[in-house]
Amino acid sequence: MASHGARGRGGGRPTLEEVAARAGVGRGTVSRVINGSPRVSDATRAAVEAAVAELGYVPNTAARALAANRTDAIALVVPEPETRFFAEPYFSDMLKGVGAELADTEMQLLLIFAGNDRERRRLAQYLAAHRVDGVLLVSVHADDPLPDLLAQLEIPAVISGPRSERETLPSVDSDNYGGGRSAVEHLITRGRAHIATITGPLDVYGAQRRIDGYRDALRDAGRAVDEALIARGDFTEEGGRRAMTELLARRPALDAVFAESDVMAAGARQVLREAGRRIPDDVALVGFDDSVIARHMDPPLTSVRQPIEEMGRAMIDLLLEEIADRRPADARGPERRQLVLPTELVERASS
Amino acid sequence: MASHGARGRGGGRPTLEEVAARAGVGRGTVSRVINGSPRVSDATRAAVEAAVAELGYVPNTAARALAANRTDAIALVVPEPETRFFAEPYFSDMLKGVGAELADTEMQLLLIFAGNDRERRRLAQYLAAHRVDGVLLVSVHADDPLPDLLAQLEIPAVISGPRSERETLPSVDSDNYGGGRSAVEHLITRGRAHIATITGPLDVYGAQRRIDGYRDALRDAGRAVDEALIARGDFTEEGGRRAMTELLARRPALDAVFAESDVMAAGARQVLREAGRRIPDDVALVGFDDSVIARHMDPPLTSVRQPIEEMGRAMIDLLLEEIADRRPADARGPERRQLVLPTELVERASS
DNA sequence: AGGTACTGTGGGAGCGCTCCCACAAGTGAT
DNA sequence: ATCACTTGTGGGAGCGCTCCCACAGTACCT
Repeated sequence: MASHGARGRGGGRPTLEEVAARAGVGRGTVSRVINGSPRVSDATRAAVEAAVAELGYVPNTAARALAANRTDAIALVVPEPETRFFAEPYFSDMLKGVGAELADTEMQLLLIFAGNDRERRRLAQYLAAHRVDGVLLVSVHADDPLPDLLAQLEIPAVISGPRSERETLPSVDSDNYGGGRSAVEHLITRGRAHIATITGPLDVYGAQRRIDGYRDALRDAGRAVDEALIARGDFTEEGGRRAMTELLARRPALDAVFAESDVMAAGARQVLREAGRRIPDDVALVGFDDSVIARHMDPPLTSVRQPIEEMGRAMIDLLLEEIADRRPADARGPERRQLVLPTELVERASS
Repeated sequence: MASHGARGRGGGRPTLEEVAARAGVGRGTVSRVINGSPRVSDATRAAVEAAVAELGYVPNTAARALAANRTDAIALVVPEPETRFFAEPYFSDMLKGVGAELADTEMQLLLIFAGNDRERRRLAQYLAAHRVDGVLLVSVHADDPLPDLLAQLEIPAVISGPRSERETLPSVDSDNYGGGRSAVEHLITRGRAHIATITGPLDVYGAQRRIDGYRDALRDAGRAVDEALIARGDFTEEGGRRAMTELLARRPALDAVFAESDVMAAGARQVLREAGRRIPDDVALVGFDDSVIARHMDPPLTSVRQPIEEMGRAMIDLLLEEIADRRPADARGPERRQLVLPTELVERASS
């Protein structure tokens, strides 16, 4: 019995057209009101708004997306397995900032993991279908092909932690170099003689910068850098344990460790304790991130605070600008939008 | 110079129409191939697939959503603040199962938090716009209006943990009653005389069932239930601490505690330790969930394992069925789809 | 009075799909 | 040879929006 095009929408949601009829105006006018265009008289706007309220009208996102060629959604892409996402407070803090900044927006946030090949292929497909207006990229390694894919598809993107000193994508980062410096300077001030460090993965630019800060702080204090005091980690607790074990084997006399993430510091602490070293009496320990872990550790961990939540907010701001700027592509300047937020050493009992 | 309707799609993505032209077939045929309809000859299918590959065609989701009145997306709704989401392994395990089951599907998973009023209003709007084909609801309290909203909007939904014994929505749950029983029976077998319990929030049905299991196990062993040995918690670590403190004050002689979640067990352990009680020598401790926390606790925690990941998978299965079943609504039977998965006690050093 | 602007509005065309009807061609029973 | 299916295919209509052109009305200059 159903007329041809009605296709089972039993009753169904009201459409723009119906709102227009109800308000006694044209379709275009309703569209203008819905989208907050200023070119509508107050009386008309009021009438339309009344009709919208009476009918309980909610715009059809699919239709809008099709007609306007946008999705009103952005993706937070995490190129890591979900496990790390949950294990590291970094991500949840970032998500908190992002969510907060997005709260008074119409934008929808999608969380996408791309930890293995399968997921990455899926993501590529997803991006090729332009299912999001923009992408937030966190924790990117130097050789990651994702940023280039994004550029090629002309999808606006903001990266947290540039891939190198000449990142082309807009980015938001914390002052990793300064943070590394301040951690080491602090340990020097405390009278520590043999300061080791546990690094992040070397193909992460931010991790490199922390090491640079470590080296420069030592040099500027007139000390030689002992390469045997530098052990590579990977931002995981297990990595912290491994690195700490190495360090103890190579330089049993060390009296301070700068772990370049709190999670690794937790791993290191465990190994130190098992080796019978007291913290901070025998070995001073400093972390990076100032996450919940730092506050709950025993003893509480001195750590370099990054304003992660703020970084999340800033990334959204940049991305929304970037999306809004998608005007006739040639009109856009090549201004590099790179933000660096300051870090701050939070001193606690571990050093 | 751009022709009227081209609207800035510079070059743009290929459309169905273009694929059809390239393959020398009609639009309908391409659509059939894309959607895996069997009513296409092998030769035609091959030709279309070749054209798709050559052109790098990717279907436009918005157009599909508009025409077919579906979104190919489902939402995992977490009616809790993000903090709890990250703090509790329950959610990450659930997400893992859900993600895995969804991996070979075209369905997109959205993660939506609805921890405060603002977010809930946003969610309501979101659902009213029918932006997802179905909803997964976890951790629902008895008085939550969300399930009813979903029913009213006729959006397929599956709930993890029914709201009561006569839940109307399809649900997947673990055997909370049996789990509670086995924990207490275990403690009895171990010769414990004064077994306390720290409960979850009382408006969560599953939490109630665990308490029922606790009571029945004691009764069946011929013991009286001492209400002073039951302290209310809320599934958080802090709640576990508070409850344990109460219990010690009320019944200093207790020699066993069944905490109805691992996180609360962690809180309880802390208080017990501060009170100088050794685990398991003075007080045996059993948790619920068998999460990572249980394995990493000192001493390792005996815990009731719930197959959370499996529950996630099962929920997806149910939901996809539910979505597929959206045929002429009257053709659907009222078969209640309620799944209960078994729990299993994992014994470790804490008891 | 005529021109030029701007403001507010209506509605046609089009976004890229899916759905379904129509129809050609083949198959097998009668 | 006829009828009744079945299989495969093409393409019209329509999903509910946005965009933009056209145009009426008003305001302010010459």
